[in-house]
Amino acid sequence: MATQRLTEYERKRIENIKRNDELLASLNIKSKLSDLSTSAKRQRSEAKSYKLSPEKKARSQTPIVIRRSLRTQGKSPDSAGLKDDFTEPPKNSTTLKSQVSPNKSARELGPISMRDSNVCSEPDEPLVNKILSVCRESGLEDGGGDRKCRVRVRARASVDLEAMELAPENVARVVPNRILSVKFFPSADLKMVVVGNKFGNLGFWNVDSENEDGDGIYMYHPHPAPVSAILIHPFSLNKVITSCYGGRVRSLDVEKETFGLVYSTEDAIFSMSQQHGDVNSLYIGEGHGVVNVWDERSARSSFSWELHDSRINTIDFNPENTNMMATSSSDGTACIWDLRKLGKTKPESLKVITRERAVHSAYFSPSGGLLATTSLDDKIGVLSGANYEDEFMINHNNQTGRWLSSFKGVWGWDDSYIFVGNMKRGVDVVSTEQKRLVTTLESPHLTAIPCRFDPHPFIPGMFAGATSGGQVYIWS
DNA sequence: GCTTGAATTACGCGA
DNA sequence: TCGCGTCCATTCAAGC
Repeated sequence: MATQRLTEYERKRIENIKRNDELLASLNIKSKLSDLSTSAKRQRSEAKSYKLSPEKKARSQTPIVIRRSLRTQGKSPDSAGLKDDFTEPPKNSTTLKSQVSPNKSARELGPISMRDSNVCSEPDEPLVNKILSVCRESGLEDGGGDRKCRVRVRARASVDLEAMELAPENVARVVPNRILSVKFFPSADLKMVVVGNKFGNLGFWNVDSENEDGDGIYMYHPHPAPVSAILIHPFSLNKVITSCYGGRVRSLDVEKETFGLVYSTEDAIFSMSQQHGDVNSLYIGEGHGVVNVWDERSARSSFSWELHDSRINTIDFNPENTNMMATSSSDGTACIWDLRKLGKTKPESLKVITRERAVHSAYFSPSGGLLATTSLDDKIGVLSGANYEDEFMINHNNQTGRWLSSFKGVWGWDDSYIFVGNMKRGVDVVSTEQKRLVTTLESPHLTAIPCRFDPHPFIPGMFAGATSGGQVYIWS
């Protein structure tokens, strides 16, 4: 009787769970998983802290508490045969591509359920329920995906830098290894970050998880290669779009609990963005300098432009004039484009900024009046003026080397400050008024170099930093 | 002009 | 606590 009342979706899910149980039983690894699970719980409650070098100990008398699950330590349950190609990479693997099994195509080109890609000991339900409840409270049950609207995508406010603090409970290791992208859910009712790492893992951390059983950290493996970008639109909180070096764009539908495939290409995807008022078009930076505009509803490419000679590291839109797009590239330039003039012909940029080395980011300020660039020639540049004709530059060590994600200077909540990583374990803050570095956010709890950042768009002062060791730090 | 190889650096893990 | 392995970033130089 009860089964009859189930929806088709629920029935399929139960069947899926049954299938997995049978598989686990046949492989006799259920007991192993349970051992690992209890071990992970033990680890979380007993052995939370990292060991510190003497130098680091000198900076702090209090132990640093880092929440970490077994999975985030890179120790996966012995799930050979359980999750196909979605296991952790073998320790001696030399390339990321080599970790993918030959039967990848069917799996990689279809939708992947959250359950199948879950690689942590936490169930999906608390995460799904939390996101959906915020959607309901915000009146976004339908996801708002069809809305083409002019929205304010972030709060504007001036922030007292002195008041920004890093509390020890706001430090966590969310995924193993190097984080390439970090994004807050754009809702004032949700303090949740999403991070993507080198292995293609997607980590969710609900910072307000006191009422939950676990530590509020969830990890999935929807991609086989580094996650290059994460997009969440304020009117589509139940949709998390991610791109990866493997040439795939997936969209997590929280309601359906599935990572659907949105776009696929042979080329690596290094960057992805959306116009602030249009949730249906994805601007995808792929291969050696191509921007492809993908229309999600018609599932076809509406434009494809060759804008650079090398990989495009960032794509950004002017918040006040969404026809104005900025790109940064490893060809040593950053460009501003007018989308109305980018037809199908050879593109011509409004402005070209040339640097001596690769440019890793070019972001418009919250007002759209300034453009900040970060490049490997150790410069942070700020363009201003009606046509961005004025520029000042400051020297800044951007040599992150091979093992760290490159630095990208990001804007805070107004045009006053740019935040950028510091090789001495801090966050440098550049004032656009004083045209110099004014302060560095430091903390004894900051035990690694933060490379990638995201300010909470609706909670001024809340700022996430992510490292190449999988840690996330949240200043508030 | 193209390919190949060397050199660079921070971090986590295991002994 | 120390040393090893990492290896999808980038630049430069050497060799063809």
